[in-house]
Parts: sequence; C-alpha cells; structure tokens
Amino acid sequence: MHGSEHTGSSQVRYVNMERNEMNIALIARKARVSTATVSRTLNHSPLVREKTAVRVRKVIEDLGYIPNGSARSLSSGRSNLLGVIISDITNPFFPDLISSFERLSAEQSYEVIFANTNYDPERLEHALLRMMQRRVDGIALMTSEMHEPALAMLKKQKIPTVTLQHRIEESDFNTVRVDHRIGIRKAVQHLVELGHSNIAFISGPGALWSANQRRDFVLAELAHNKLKVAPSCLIEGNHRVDGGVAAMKTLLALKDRPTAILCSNDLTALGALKTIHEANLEVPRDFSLVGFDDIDMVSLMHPALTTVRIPRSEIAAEALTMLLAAMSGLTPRMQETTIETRLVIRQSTGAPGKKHKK
Amino acid sequence: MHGSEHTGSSQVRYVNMERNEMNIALIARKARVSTATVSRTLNHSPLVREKTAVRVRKVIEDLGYIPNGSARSLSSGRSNLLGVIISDITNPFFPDLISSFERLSAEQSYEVIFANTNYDPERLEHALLRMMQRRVDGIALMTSEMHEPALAMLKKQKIPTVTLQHRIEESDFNTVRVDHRIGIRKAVQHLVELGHSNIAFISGPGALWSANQRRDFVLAELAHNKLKVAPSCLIEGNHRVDGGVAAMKTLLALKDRPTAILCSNDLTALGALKTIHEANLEVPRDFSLVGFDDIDMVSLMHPALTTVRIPRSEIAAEALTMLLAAMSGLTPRMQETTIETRLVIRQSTGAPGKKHKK
DNA sequence: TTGTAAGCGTTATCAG
DNA sequence: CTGATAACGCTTACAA
Repeated sequence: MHGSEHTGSSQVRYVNMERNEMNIALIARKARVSTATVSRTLNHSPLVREKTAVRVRKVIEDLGYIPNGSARSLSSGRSNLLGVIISDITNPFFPDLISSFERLSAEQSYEVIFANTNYDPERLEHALLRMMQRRVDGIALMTSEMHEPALAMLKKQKIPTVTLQHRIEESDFNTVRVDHRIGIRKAVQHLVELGHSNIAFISGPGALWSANQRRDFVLAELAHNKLKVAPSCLIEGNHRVDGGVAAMKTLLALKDRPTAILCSNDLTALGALKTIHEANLEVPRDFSLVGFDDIDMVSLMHPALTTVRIPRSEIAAEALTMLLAAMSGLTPRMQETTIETRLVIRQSTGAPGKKHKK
Repeated sequence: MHGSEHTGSSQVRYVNMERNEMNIALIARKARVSTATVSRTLNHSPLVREKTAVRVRKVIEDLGYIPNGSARSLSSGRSNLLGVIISDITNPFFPDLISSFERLSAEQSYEVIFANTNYDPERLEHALLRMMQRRVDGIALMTSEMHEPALAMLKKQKIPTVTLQHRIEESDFNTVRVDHRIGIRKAVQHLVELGHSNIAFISGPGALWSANQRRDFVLAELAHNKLKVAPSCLIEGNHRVDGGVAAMKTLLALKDRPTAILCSNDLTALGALKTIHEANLEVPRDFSLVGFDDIDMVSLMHPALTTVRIPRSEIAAEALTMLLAAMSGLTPRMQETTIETRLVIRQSTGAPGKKHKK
C-alpha cells in the first residue's frame, strides 16, 4: 500500500494511489510555510505570527482540509476521547444520562463515544476493549451491572475510570454512588402513612447488585415499620416493562392481594400499571404504585406515577468531574461522591381500601 | 515529546519517557518473530503458520497487549468506523434506531460512533466535522432536519452517506425514504369512518421538512374526504411533549372544539393526552387521538394510543445495507429505498359525540 | 512462511 | 517566530 523506493538509486517510484487525501504537507506548501507551522496554527499555538496564521488558515479553508484524527492522537498520545458505557439505551434513564454527559464533556472539548452492553457481560468486555484500542483518556462505566474480568482489564491498563453505584466494599475505582436508602425510606413511610400494610415489591434482576440493594433497603425499611413482604408479594422482575407485566399478573392472581406495590424501577412500574388497567382496575383506587428513577414519561402517565427520583444530570456532572480529576492525575487516591435520591409524590399513591366507591 | 537523535553520529539517545505503552515491537521481541508477523497474527492473516501464531497470541495474552487503533487506521487507511447522527436522543424513536443500527453494524464488525444534534444545525456541522476527522468509513445522517452547508461538506469529502427522508428532488445522497402517505391515509380514513369531521392537526416544527410533509399529507387526505382543518385547529408543535401540551391547551380553549386530533409525532400526542386528562376529559370519549411513530411507550398509555407506525429496525437495516453498498463502491449511482408506514389502531380512537354518556 | 523497512499524517524537539 | 526532522505504532510491499 505504501510507496516503495529503490535503495541505492536516486530514483523514487510511487505506487499510483487512488487515495487523494490532503495533508499538512500540502497545506504547508501552498501556504509557503513548514509543516510545523501548519500544525501550530491548527493547534492555536501562540508561537505563530498572526499574519502567518491567517495565511495558513486561508489555505486550509480554501482547500477544505480536515486534519487526520488518527495521526493526531498517534503522535500526541492524547485521544481527547471519553468512553461511556451504559446498560440499556432503550431505558430512558440512560439517554438522559448520556445526553448530559456529552454536553458537559463538549464544554471541556472532549468527545464521547458510547457503548451499550444490553446487560451482557460479554458485550461489556468488548466495549471496554474497543475503547482501550481507541486509547480513550477516561471511561465512565455507567452500567448497573459489573463484571470482574472487565474491571481487571481496566485496572491493569490504568485508565482513569469512574463507576456508578459499585458495591460498597470495592474502592479500586472512583465511584458515583447513589444513595437509594433515603428515597426508599421516604417511599415506605409515605405508603405506611397512607395506611398500607400489605405491600408488594417487584425487584430488579437478581444478578444486579444495585437491584438487590434496593430490595434489601425496601425490606429493611418495611421491617423498621414492623411490616414485612409476604413471600408471594416479593417478585423478581427484570427492570423492563415485560417484567412488570408478568409480576403484576402474578400479584393479581393472588387471593390476598397487596394494596400497594413498590417497583425497582419505573419501567417495571409502567408494566404493572398497564396490567392493572387491563384488568379494569384503577390506580390508586385499587393499588397504590411507586416507581424508581423518575424517567420523564412517568409524569405523563394517567395517573402520574409517584416515584423515587434519581437525578441523572447530577450523576453525569459528578461522574465527569471525577473523571477529569482522575485524568489530570491530581487526585490523591480513589474518590467517591454520593448522590441523594428523593421521593416525588404524584397521583399513583393514595389510601387503601376504598374499593366500595365508584 | 519524541526521541531525538544526533545527526552525524552513530549514537542514538532516547528521551526517558513516562509513557509505558506496549507495542508490536515488544511483542515481536518476546515472541522471537518480526513485527510483521505480529501484525499478521493480529489481523488473522493466513500467512502465519499456526504454530507461530499460537506463540504470538500467547505473548499478547500474557502481556495484556492492546493494539493501538489510531496507528492501525493511520497505517491502513481504514477506520472501521461508521458515524450515525440523530436529532434527539431523548426522543425514544432514536435510541431504538441506534440500537438496531449498532447491532447490525457489529455483525459486520464495524464500530459506530454517534452524535446528537438536538435539532441544531451548528451541532450537526460540528458532528460531521468530528466524524470526518476520525475518518469514518461511512455516515448515516438520520436527522429529520438537513442543513445545506453540512451536506456540501459531505459531498466534497466524498464520504459514503445515507440520509433519512430527505426531500424528494434531492438525489445527491443515498436515501431511506419513509412513506408517510399510506399511514396518514389510513389514519384519516379511520377517523372519517368513525364519524369525525372536525379534526385538528398538531404539526411538527415548521423548519422540519418531514414535518411539513406530514402536515401536507394530512391536509390532502382530509381534502380527499371533503374535509378541511379549521385554521384554529391547525397548530404548530415542536415534536416534543411540551409542544403537545401547549397546542392542546389552545384547542381546549376553542369554542368549537375538534372531536379528533392528529399529531405529527407520538411525543406530541402524549403531551396532548396529558393535557386532556388534566382537564378531566377522556380519550376517546371526548377526543380521539392519533400519534405518529409508534414509540414503545404509547402502547403503555391508558388508553393505548392509535398511531402511525414507522418501523425503526427496518430503517436501520436499510440504512446500513445501503451504506455498506456505497462503501464497497459497487453501487452505480445513488440509491433509494422506501419504507412503508401503517396505522396501528389501539384504544385512543372512537366515535365522536358520546358526550352525554358517563 | 517470515523478515525488512517504507510509509501513513501528525506532533514536538531542537536549532536557528 | 520558523523550519527540519525524529518519533508515534502499525500495515504492507517486497525480498528472502
């Protein structure tokens, strides 16, 4: 593919190439400067006389020259790239997170590349590998699931990383922790105050540490109120709508139905709500329903869902801040921030037992 | 940053660098082969004896070596990167599209980088520029808006491109066209058959060609049925929820309210629905409501929305197919496919004028 | 089947 | 302030 040269001869032959890319050398020639000056101009170095810079910029403009990013990062050792890995792009929680992260990164003139694992550890590993090949300057691992081999890779390559809500003991990484406890406490209190005692919980997938944490907190808070979830009312979902649907069907089939249902995330609650409606029942008349996340669409439902809010833009901001700090190498050791959750009360919760009305 | 050499002397000095990256040369040394052989092994070239390859792979594995993507694409002239540009990542229509596109691309071992324009032409240009710097092998321009300067850049750089739903006359690009006509015809027919004659339309932003097209088709189909939209019932939205809310408020304030409302997209319809509910009115009792797109969440609403479906995975598949064809250079000229839309009837539409019930 | 070495397009060092 | 030129890490002709 490259040109070839007859050693020992002054003659140089070039293979005729279709590739017609412009490069810094061409610009240099046309602007009657050296490649170094073009490079400096491109990088806004103050070492270039303004008059020269203007001339160079004109040539660049006229020819529509676009610098080669690969060459740049190869030579400079910087990629100016940040990697963000999420679990499920079709869960509205994540586009929001991404959107904020990207906007903030752009302000720091970092570009962001994304990967979607779809909760699959294998895809996580792949994504990580690809990002490492691109020599990203930092990685925000915003998946709810974690995967040891993947974390090991990260550690080994010493890439600045920030994780979301990783288990408490582990402190090998910078972490943005979301404090589910507070929001869950408020949610449980809210239901208890309304008079509910038979409360169901639809959990997330058991493989997800954060989901297990939510479940444990719910049970603990309930216990704190001298309540407990009947085994038949503790159902495993999958953090998707279909899981909520399935779980709710199971609950509807019960003789002793709960009066309130807590869900491990909003998508699950949405599935439950749909199922309730399809059974010609109503919320909050027949069931009080509480979600988790506060994705935009829950406020559009009828009734609008009461839910525990996880502030996504705060997470994005904290994650980026920590990442930049880690990248600058200024931070002594691993860092950690905690983001608070809070209950947003809307119309899907009410007092139980008004079944005789209508 | 780089090493330096005393010319005219056989002695070579290297600057002591902190950067401790592994490279192909190190692997070659440890595996007692040349760099070429390592490269070939990396690229699964059949020119390497299996026994040698195994040895090389072992060293790579042991050292945890990760090839440098920038160097690879600089040298090979291929980036194996596809760029996808969308308008609004928080509109569920797009994550779905992206998700499909990414999955399909991965099967062809292409990586995908995304950009979100947020309907801003300036951001579009930026995104394009960044992708060009990365030397993407192809671009899928899936924004609903277009922007002449941006298109000009694309044309000039001769990057294989596929656009979504660009205006009909323009044929400088490969295009995946979505045929709104059929779906809209069915939607209008459906409403007319139900007995509606006072029909409102909440359009998309006037700057969006595809939105104008939808509006024109709606008006045309209505005219075909000897109906027309009263000026007060033709309201401009913005393809977001808040636009639907605002438009619906305007409609509710009318003395002569419409009995059915067509919306330019689902998000708009969702806003309208929310507003209707807040006014203690019901769908389809007080208003029949029709959306456009068929994003997942509309089937979760109560009532589930009747809408015109745009098949997103089909769009993704067609776009990728066309892009790959264009990239291979096998296609004679510009190509074009048309994707059909169809009406999905759910519970948000019904006969008008049952106001006396309840 | 393997090795040698010339590029790929930049950046950054060093010498003016 | 500017220029010459050695890296950066890899791929790929070409030679062996």
